[in-house]
Amino acid sequence: MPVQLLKIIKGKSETLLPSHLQKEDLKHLQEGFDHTNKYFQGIVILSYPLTKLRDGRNFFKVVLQDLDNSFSRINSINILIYGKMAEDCANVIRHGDTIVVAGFKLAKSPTAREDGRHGCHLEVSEEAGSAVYIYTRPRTTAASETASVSVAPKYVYTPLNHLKDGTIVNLYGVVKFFKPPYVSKGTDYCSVVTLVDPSNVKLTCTLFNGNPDSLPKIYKVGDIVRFHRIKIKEYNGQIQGITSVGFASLTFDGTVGAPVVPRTSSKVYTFMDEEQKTVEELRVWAASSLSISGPAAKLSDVQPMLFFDLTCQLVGKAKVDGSSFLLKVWDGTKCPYPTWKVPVEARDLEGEKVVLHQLQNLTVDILVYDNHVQLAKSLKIGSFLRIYSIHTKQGGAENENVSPIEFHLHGGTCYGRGIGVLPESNLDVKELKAFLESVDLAGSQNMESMSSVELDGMFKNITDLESHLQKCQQLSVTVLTDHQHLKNTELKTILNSTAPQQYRIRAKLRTYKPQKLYQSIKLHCSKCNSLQEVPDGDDFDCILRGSAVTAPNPELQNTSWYDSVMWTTQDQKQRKIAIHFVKHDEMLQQPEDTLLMIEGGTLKEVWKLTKRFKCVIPVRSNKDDLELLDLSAPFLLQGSIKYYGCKQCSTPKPIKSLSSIAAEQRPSWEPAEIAQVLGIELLQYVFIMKFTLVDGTGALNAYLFDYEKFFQIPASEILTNNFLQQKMQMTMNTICPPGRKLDDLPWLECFIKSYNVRDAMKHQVHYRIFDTTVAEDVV
DNA sequence: TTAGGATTTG
Repeated sequence: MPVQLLKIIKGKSETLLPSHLQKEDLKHLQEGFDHTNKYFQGIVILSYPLTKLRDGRNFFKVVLQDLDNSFSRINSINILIYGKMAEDCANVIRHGDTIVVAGFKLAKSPTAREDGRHGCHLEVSEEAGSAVYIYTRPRTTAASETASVSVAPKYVYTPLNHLKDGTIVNLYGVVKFFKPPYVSKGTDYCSVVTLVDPSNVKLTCTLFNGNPDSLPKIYKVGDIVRFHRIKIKEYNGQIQGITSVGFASLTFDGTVGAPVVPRTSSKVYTFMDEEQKTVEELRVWAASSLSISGPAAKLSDVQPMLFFDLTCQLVGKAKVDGSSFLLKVWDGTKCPYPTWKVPVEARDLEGEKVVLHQLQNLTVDILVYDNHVQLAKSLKIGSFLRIYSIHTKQGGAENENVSPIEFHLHGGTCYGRGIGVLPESNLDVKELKAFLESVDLAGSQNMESMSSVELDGMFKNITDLESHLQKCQQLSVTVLTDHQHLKNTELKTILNSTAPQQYRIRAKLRTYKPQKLYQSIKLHCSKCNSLQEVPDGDDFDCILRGSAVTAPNPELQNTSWYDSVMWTTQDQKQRKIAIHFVKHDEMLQQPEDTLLMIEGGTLKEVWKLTKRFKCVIPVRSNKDDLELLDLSAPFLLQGSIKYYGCKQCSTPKPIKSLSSIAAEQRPSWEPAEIAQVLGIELLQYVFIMKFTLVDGTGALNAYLFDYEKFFQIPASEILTNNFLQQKMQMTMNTICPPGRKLDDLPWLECFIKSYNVRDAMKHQVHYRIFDTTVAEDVV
């Protein structure tokens, strides 16, 4: 991208330069210095008309002033631009623009004596691998009236419901469907893109280009595109878009709050505040109006007979036959089924032998067919791919469960079937890379990376289960975390003793309540010691709907400690939504570190935001400040966990109290800390169960009151995590196997304490399990 | 020119 036109916001460039470039001071621009990986930055104080040299090449000259040295005698330098780059620059560079020049050649300036500028000049051209970054300010009407500044082309964008047959237009849209660039039957690559916009009109565009890189860089449904010079025509009674001469596109991530950085192969493009605003508006519209959850999956999630999109890294490739080609890929997770291996000649297999061997249990073979072969052949080992609409098929005999799963990328482009190469700057790739680096190849059998099918498989074999239980019976399925010096006490003795006391026991778990394990999760207030049920999603939805009736107060937007965006839904309700992004050091943080507050959002919208941002706090406006909703709703959402406050013990403080955390050096946004500054008494998730224990001398009911220790599962996470739910169910099946006689039950070693419970009518002794945990080989 | 969304059947 040799010439880039960038925007300036409040005097600062939003787009960072490549990180390997370092700024070079004017006085260091001397012959004999190494200027590789250096850039010079200056402001345009003079430019000359574009001319042609004798050899036919274009030539453009500008003078840059170094503001850092503006008080020096020599503070300006000539920049000579050659070839295509001269033309590109002449078209967009304006007086007053700030320019960065990299990859330049330095030479003595023959005119230094006359013009009084720097003794050297800088020469740049595309051939020399130079890059020019132009930081331009929005050309305002007022500025255009002054003679020295000319106006950049002003583009008009047509909403999708105003498109007319036979016109060439500029437009914006949210990607509803796309086919990544594929080889057409003609001479070009083709990409099909269906867009929607707030007018709710759909437009399908068919785009051609000989260079796939010149087609829109769309990676997922929900991305936002800007098309320039697209031709509108009618086909089969429907309006459609098609590339016309000069077609150009920009693509943006569609996530609300993500940096607005265009993806394009255009050498020159305009992109300023107005465009940024349009993208941001489309993002929030799409977030509230479109359902854009794709069929993405990890290898650990695959099932036979489905179509899915896979984000992965290419480890190996090989030719198979004329119409099919093999890709070996991994995503760091393990497929729960045996996967097929496509037989190929060792000499045909491309890829690092050591890596292929090391990852052999984590890679899967994907066979791609027909039109995808050409693209597959060109892929580089190690590159990151998104393969769209892979088909999984269970091979072999139908009644044999163990027959391996096959992965096919069939011919054709139905449903967007195809292969896309993702750049390393892509957020999903960054996430995947970090995950791949964390994969423990030696012990890839850890529980985290294990799929549920594997877990089931662990006990699939009855003999295994028997021997596992036998082992558990002899030893103990639970262990003590303290007080090992205590001796065992029989249950009969405990039942005949007064409370309070502590005992070590050895007993069997005859039964437990609740049998439906999800009912064991409650919320506990450690201040008033009350327990309550975990509210269900409907309650929250109701409260959100209620609060959406009050529109966000415009006075409470964009304060010193948060930035706000507000929009109105396009449906009949015309609901107003505001999102306030809390800043740190006056800057927005990365989405994964960001706390945001939302007004007027629905349950679905709030839920979507939690997938992307660190913390979400639902709020509403009052006269003077934002405030929390009713405490029956979670006051904070982090990931999939909803945090609640105790209604009795909380005294909510104004939301601006949060700004004290935002001002910390590294805000960690811990729920406990957030709760504290907001005056909320945080309710904690606990497991509450009643265990009926027997030991041959008697039976007693002991309560389990456990945040995390007993099951080694955080109670806060279990309601939203299938894996943990299965793990807990398996633990219970092991310590209390269903349908067994007393003799066949395993032993538990536990500590219990007795305590008195009195009310006006009666006095009882209760027992509670403590300092006990499920044995490691049970969980 | 090509494809014009709407799963292969290897």
